[in-house]
Amino acid sequence: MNARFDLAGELVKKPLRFIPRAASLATRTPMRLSRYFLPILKETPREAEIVSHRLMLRAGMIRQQGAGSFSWLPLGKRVLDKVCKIVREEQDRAGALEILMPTIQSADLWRESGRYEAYGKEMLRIKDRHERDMLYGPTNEEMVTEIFRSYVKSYRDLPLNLYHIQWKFRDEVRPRFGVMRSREFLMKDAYSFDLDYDGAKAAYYRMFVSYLRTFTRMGLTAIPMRADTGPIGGDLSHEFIILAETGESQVYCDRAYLEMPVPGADTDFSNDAEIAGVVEQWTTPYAATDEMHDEEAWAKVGEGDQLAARGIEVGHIFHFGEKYSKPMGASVTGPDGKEHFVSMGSYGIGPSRLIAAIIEASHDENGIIWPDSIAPFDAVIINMKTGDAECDRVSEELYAAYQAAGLDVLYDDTDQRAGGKFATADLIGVPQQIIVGPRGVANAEVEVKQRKSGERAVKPIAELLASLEKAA
RNA sequence: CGGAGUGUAGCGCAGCCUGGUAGCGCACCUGAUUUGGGAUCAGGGGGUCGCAGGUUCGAAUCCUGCCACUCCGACCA
Repeated sequence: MNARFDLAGELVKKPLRFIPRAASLATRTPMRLSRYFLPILKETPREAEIVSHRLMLRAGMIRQQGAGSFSWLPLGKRVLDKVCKIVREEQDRAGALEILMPTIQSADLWRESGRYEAYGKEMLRIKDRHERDMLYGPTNEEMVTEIFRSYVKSYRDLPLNLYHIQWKFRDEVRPRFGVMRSREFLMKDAYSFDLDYDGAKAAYYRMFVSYLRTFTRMGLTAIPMRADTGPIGGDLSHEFIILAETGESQVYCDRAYLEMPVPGADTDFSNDAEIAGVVEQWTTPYAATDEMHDEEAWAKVGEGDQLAARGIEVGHIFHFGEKYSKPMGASVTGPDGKEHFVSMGSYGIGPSRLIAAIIEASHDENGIIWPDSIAPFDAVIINMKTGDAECDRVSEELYAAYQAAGLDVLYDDTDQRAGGKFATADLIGVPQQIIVGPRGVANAEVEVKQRKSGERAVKPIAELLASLEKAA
């Protein structure tokens, strides 16, 4: 009866544009600690108040350069890269295409959407040498809409989702908590373009599921919670929250989320019904942040299932329809031959903030405990007695074997004392510690310690080498 | 932007009240002894005391102004 349904029917048949995913051969860079730049701090710098900030400074991951601005040192950069890699893989899997937009934008673009005036002091405004008004992008809706409208003219080219991972700047009144709330921060933002609301909703759902997968792969349980849609209205806005004692906000949810299955790598993102089913499942039990909390609905959750906790927002997805496409003239010709302003949404994940959030959720008194997938190194070989011929030989042999197995390995070949090496390994949170000492080596054994559980196991060297060979 | 606080060596701090030419621990360099959970001894290097004025014979210290950073609140990914 109305054109929209017909259009939606058309859209369902359109295949998503997936890029073929090459076997992801990560660049493995093994490292000898003696050649590395790992400025460990024994003492906690005074300015660091929360645990993730303290540990990131102590582990030599970051260097504060000013209020809310940080340099990423080698160890931190490795983690950042691993986080971004997972984000990319899951964005690509869900049909989004990576681009890269500039950090500096022209004010004129923002005048088109009306946001140049509307955006507050958080936007860093600058002038170039020609006295033109410029700004350091706090986000990229205008720019991506400009790209879209310049090229895309037909509904046949939809759906389209473009994302980039770029540094952003928001001149926060009060930056705090290290990279959790900095002024300059890395952000993955994706922008979807669809012919109509139904298409946009399907795009939103794909990102929703993509986010579930992304966070799960990082060892996190992220709970999607309804977020305020402000003047846009509707129910298509979710914040993805991970639970951590030191979380910034109070959240309420059903315990069911903790055990809810996350869709696997075989998820068919071109199957709208399948994707919608996942979203349905993940939005049914109660979950709300403080702002959206509804006591009445909360009371209906079984007492034993109520989970009130602290949470940290690590992702946010939002449907905003024609908010930018209309003022900026981003339209396509529909199957009906008429012009339609595209329906859009945006989807953000802050990798730099995410790293702090992960540490908040995963650490102990000795340091960071990295989830395997984003650990800067998979294993650290601790040579207890460098200079001892046998310890050196075994360590080198294992170092080579880990590399051959395609793992990221750090070799502590420094002449530090044992205690210092253990403390460093625990602090930087590498999942597996391979301890090579004279006692064990004499018996052709090494010790393998799991950072997370603290569990230690004596292992014959031959056995360890064999298992690595198998993995290779 | 309101409230509170801190700026002294790379890091953590003392000294300031009561002005007299800067000190402790860690880290760093040299040597020796050590070596399975952040070693010990001896020697050594490193600081225009946040910046600018002022008071004084003399200022890290007293006075004024500014800057930076942190915490709480409001705000936000």
